[in-house]
Amino acid sequence: MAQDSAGDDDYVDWNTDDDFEIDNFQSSPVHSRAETLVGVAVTTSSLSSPIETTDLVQMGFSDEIFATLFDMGFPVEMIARAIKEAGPNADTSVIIDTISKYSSENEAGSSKSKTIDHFLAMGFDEEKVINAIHEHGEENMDQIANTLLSCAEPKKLTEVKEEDDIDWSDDEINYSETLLSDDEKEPNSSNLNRNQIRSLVKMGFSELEASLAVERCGENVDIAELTDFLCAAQMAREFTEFHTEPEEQRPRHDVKKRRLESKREPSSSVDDEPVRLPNPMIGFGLPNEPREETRILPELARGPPFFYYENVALAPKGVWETISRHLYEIPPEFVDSKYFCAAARKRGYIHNLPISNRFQLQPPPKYTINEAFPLTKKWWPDWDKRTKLNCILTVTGSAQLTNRIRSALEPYSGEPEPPKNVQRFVIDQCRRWNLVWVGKNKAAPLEPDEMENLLGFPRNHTRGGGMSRTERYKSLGNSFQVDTVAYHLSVLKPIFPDGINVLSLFTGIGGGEVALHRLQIRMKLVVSVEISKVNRNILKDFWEQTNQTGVLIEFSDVQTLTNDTIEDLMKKYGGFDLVIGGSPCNNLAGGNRVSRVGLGGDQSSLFFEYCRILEVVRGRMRRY
DNA sequence: CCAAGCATGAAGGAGCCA
DNA sequence: TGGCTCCTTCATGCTTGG
Repeated sequence: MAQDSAGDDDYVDWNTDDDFEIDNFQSSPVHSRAETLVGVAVTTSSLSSPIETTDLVQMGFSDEIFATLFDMGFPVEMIARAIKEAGPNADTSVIIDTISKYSSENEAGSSKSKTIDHFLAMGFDEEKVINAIHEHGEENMDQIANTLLSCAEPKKLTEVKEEDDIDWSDDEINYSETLLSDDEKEPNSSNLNRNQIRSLVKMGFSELEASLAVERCGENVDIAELTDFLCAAQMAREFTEFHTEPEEQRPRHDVKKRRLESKREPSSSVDDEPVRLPNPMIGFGLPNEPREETRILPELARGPPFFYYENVALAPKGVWETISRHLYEIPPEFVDSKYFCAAARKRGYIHNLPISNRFQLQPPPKYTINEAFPLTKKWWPDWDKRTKLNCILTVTGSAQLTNRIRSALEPYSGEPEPPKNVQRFVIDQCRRWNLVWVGKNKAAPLEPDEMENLLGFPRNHTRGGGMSRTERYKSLGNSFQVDTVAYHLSVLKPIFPDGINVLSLFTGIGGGEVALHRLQIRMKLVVSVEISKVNRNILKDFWEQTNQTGVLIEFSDVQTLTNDTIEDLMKKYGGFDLVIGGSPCNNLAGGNRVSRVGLGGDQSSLFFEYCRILEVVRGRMRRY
């Protein structure tokens, strides 16, 4: 009866359009990577030069305040100029005001002068900068940088060369080739460098930036540290552009100061306070007992667009610190879904959503195993004290395991309860494999539809679409817990009464979409990116079965979703209100014995694609 | 060829106690 | 505070069976 709103007009599978998916990383993204390069270059050239700091200290200016301002991303020259104008005894906030005056002067002037300033800050000759800008156009900062690097011998860069043993003076120099030529000197480290550079380029950084980052961070650093370096520089630059009231900057400020201090202490490998998991793991409070908590987000992090990122809470040490640094220093909200349903699911969420006036999905799910699966009550032995299930994983116990448990218990059927050692064996297996009692002495793994129930999905959500039972388990094990996510997203409902445009990365089986649907928040547009074809089918089926009136567009690979494509989509549909997604946890999850290598792993490094795409969306939304 | 079974530990937090 | 035990963990890759 309802109109077939999910017909051809409303569903676009752009994966069939090969031309649209051609990887375009090498081209210059709109939110120019070269701007990041500038930030990096300022950092490198300035830190390697002792001139500025000593001059400033001689002026009676606190080295610490200088470091603070510098780490906020202000160019050294600008800081020095502001200090001269404001005087050596001036307060930090006065200096910031003075600098911001320069910034606004620059913005009031042509953007070309801003571009010139960037490259002047890198130590290039003004005349050459102007010529290069004239040659390539001010927007092609990568090319400008290449041209500048390939000609002459800029003063400060020569200093870098002396310190870092980089030969900048070769004619027609290509930075990557310079690194290649290092092969003869140190083949192993250079191969490592090249691999790292390739990885960074794959993530969307320019080769030049990548090379610079590898050089600056030294050898034997992992990919996460390199991307951290690059993103920190970008954030510092953006902070300069969008800085706000000094009072609001303070928390972020302190973190960055710590980072700078740790840079001065090379022996320290951990540069943030370690993230501690809260106990109880309830985030900003639960539906029935919300905490009176408020939080102040950095101005840079505030929406719209809103974003919502998720991953496993129990990641290797340092991972959440890195993730948080890449997402505007917002601390993760750790929540165990055992407070929302009958199964545990310890996850960290980083988002810029409001946290007051959240509300719970109705009807609320069952909180205990017995309530969720009443038929198991009859068979549940007294000595199995579990009331909550453990985390739903991607693999389950086998039918053989059920048989082994039955064999272990049957000899004691006539007795009140089996011996303690048998109990122990059975309980261990039940906990390990999340078994429930479905018959006499019969403990079996959850069925896929039972998992769907626990996770807040409609029954048979993952059924069909060409999915095998094994694949259903895998997709469900990788999914959101819908009630938990919906509780967080519920604040969007009053903000967007007419509906929202959603960019959904690593969509999986559509946990975010189901949450929004159950919240009755209209999805005017969902651009979904999901690598698994069967998962894409599931979302498409859900879209059709729930008679969505919005538009669904599906992509397969975040790595081939170019910045230009995102911009085009935003132009066509009026931007995105929410960027939601949980990046792969394969290399973070405790169950992985083969490749639990952290954010640098093959799958988990896609987190940086989330950051890239989020930045594109945020950059574009600022211009609306 | 596909689906299911199964062996493969370590990381790191929680709780306890001296 | 440190040492100890206990517990949990969005998994991978090989083998087996149909």
